[in-house]
Amino acid sequence: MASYQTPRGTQDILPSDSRKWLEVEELIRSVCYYYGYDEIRTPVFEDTKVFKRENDSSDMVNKEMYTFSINNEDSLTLRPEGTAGVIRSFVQHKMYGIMEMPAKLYYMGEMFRYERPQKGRYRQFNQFGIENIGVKSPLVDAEVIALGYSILKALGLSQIKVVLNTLGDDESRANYRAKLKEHFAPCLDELCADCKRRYEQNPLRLLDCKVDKDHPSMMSAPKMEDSLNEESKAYFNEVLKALDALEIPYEIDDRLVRGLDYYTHTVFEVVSTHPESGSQATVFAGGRYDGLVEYFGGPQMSGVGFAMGMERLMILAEAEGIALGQREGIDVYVMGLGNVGTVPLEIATACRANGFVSEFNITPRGLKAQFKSVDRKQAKFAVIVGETELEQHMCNVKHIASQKQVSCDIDDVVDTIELLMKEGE
RNA sequence: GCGGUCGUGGUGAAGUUGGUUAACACACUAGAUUGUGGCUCUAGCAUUCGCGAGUUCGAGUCUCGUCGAUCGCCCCA
Repeated sequence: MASYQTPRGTQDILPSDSRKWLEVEELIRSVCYYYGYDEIRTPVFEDTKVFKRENDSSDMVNKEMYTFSINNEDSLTLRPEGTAGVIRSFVQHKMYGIMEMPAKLYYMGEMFRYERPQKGRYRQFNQFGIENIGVKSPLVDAEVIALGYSILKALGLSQIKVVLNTLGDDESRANYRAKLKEHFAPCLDELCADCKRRYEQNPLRLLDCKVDKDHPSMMSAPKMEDSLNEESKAYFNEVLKALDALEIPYEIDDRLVRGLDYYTHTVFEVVSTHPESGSQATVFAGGRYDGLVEYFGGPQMSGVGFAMGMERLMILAEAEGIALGQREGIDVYVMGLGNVGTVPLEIATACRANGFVSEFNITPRGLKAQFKSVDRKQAKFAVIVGETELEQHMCNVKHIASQKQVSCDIDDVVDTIELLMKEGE
């Protein structure tokens, strides 16, 4: 083991993997393009206040942030999520005044959370996410889910499931929260420590407790549905109708509440049903937020978005056996025998200039070893430069598939390759 | 933050109740084939078992610590 290694919860993405990442990233950007989303790039760190908002009960904000301050300047924090920075930027640059609403933005980049690492959960990880800001419509909610869903489909993922719920508007949620507290108050002592904490901080989260899920009070707990006002109910129904129209299968889970405190109305989670995804099965998740833009000092505007865990996406693609980032063979491998100086490099350079992916032999070694490189790199052509031929300014060009070899002037290598290609067809 | 499992070469891994030479396979390098590969054969390839300390005549094998990975909880993408 090397004495230096990546810090806990971080990882190097090596060339064989970075090719996979690149392919997935390109696919995502392409889907965004078709949906009319443009990229926004915000800083990796922000003023701590951007993330740490009043009344926020989530662990992410309270216990998991990398926060630092240098020279007694204002406290800064490595972004633990993407939405806050995007909304801050939206307001700072008054996007609501300079572009047509809704603003359709996407981001892709690293996030940081101080947590105990696990498969699919890292301290530095990558998220792709979108934010649709400025128009509150069930159609937009459905479209946002559709965008994420179509990325997974385009990738070839099949074992996934869309789960959604509604938290209703402020009035409905306040109403529900009160009902829940009233319901659980009598039996609070029987519930686990986490539940007691949730009771105080975020009663909605009581519902997805795994310890007490069979407690009688859970079964008889009031349903969100019954606390929704007409408007919230109608809104959610429209979202479902739109999803039906798009033929996106979904499940409604009335216990889905999500961790971030800013969500209102529609919340959703897309999870993997693949056995290998373990406890970190959520691929992307998000929801609508009504108060965020205003919180950051903008107009009263609603938004909706989601974040997708890139590492999790890669893990699932791998688990489902999707081939990603395949490297194709190169076109030309130039070998050199004896003292041939810069000639192989010159030939490779000329080939590259003519559109052939080319490499050349660098260290002196036998033909056998060089042909092994040809095989490994799956080169279509081998160019052999030897001292003897070099005296006549000549070299050999070999078409690997047909084994056909011709000799030609060093300046005619490109023409010779093109000729052999035509013959090969 | 809590609990469990694991950590041997470039890779996959064997290593019996602690016994001194760390198996096997793949990959890699060289040669047989002194300028034409993918097959075959031969040879080479971990002074060392994540790191540190301890127990012992002796530790990859036991103990403790530490770092990392992993599983579950918490949380969440």
